[in-house]
Amino acid sequence: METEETPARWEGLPSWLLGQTANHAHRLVGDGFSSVGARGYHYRLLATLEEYGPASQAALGRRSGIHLSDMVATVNELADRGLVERAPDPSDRRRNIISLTSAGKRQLRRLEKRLAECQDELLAPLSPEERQRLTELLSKLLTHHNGRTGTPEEPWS
Amino acid sequence: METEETPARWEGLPSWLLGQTANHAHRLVGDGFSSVGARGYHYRLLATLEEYGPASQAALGRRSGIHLSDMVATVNELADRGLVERAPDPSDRRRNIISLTSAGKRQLRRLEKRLAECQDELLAPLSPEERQRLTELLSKLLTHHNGRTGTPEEPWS
DNA sequence: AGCACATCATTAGTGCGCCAAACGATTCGT
DNA sequence: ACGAATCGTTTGGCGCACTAATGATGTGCT
Repeated sequence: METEETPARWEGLPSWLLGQTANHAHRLVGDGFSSVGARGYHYRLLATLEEYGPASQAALGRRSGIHLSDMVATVNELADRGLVERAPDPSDRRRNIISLTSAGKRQLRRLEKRLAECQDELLAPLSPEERQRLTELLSKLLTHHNGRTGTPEEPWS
Repeated sequence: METEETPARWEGLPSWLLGQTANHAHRLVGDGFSSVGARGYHYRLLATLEEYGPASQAALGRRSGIHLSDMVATVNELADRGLVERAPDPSDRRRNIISLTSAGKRQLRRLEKRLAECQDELLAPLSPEERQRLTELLSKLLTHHNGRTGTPEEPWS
C-alpha cells in the first residue's frame, strides 16, 4: 500500500484496525521468515513437529491448523530443504510419517529467534502493561470466536 | 480451519493473536458483504466515491488504498452491476471518471449496515470500555507502523 | 467374509487482499 | 519539442484459507 491521502470513513472500525495491524504483523513476520527462506506454514509445521514428535500428515494438519491440502506442499518444501523427513508408516500404508531432522531443528531455532524479534518490533510503541492488555483483549476475542466455529465437535461419544 | 486439537507453542504470540482475530473479523465482514454480492474492495471503492465524489481510477486508488492493478477489476465489477459509472474525462483523455450511481449509493447503505452489524458481532465478548481500549491500542500500533511505511509524504509544498 | 464407511495423501482449483512489471496512450514541464 | 510523469490496463505472483474429487488403504459391523 503506497497511500498518499488516506483519510477514510472506515478507518476507525475495529475490523479495519484489526486487519491493518494484522497486515503489518504479517509482513513483519513474513519478512523475518523469508530472510531465512521460510514462510509461516514452515514454522508452524516445524514447531508442531518438535512439540509432538513425528506424526502423519493428517495428524500434523490437525495439530498445526494447516489444511491437509496445504500440508502436501509444505512437507514437500521442507523435505526438499532436508528439514523434515517423509517415511512410509509400516503399520498403516496410507500414512507418511513426518519427522524433524537436525537441520530442521536448527532452522526452527532460527525461525523462533526471528519471530521473537518481530514481536518486539510489532509492539514497539506499547508499554509492557499495554502489551499485556492487548494480548488479553485479543485472547478474549479469539476464545469467543473459536468457541463458535473452531472446535464445535464434542469428543467422540 | 477445522482444528480438533490445537494446543500450540505460538498460540500466545501477539502476531498470532492478531492474525487469528483479524481472520475472524475478515470472515465475518466478508460473509456480510458477500451476502449482498460484494467484497471488501467494493465497499472501499463505493465509500471513497461517496466521500470524495467522482474521480479518476488513479485518484480513487490513492484514496482507498486499492492498488491500481486491482482498481480495474473492481471498477469493472461494480460497473457491471450498475453501481458505478465509467466515463471518459473530456479534459484528459487518459482518465476515466468514475462516479457513483444511485443504485451504488443504495448498495453502499446496505454494506454499511452489514459492516456495523459485523463490528458488533466481532466485539461481542467485550465491554464498552474494553472495546474502547482495544481500539486505542490498535490505533496506536497502526499509527506507529504507518509512520514508517504508510503516509510519509508531506502534503504538497 | 464381505461390505459400508472412514481415513490418508494427493491434485487441482477458488477466493481475497496485496503487490510488481510492463505496455500504450496521453499530458505536463521546461 | 522532447523527455518525464501519469493513467488505465493486462498479466502474473505470493500467502493463507478452503472445497472438491480421487485412489489407496484401514476398520467396524453384521
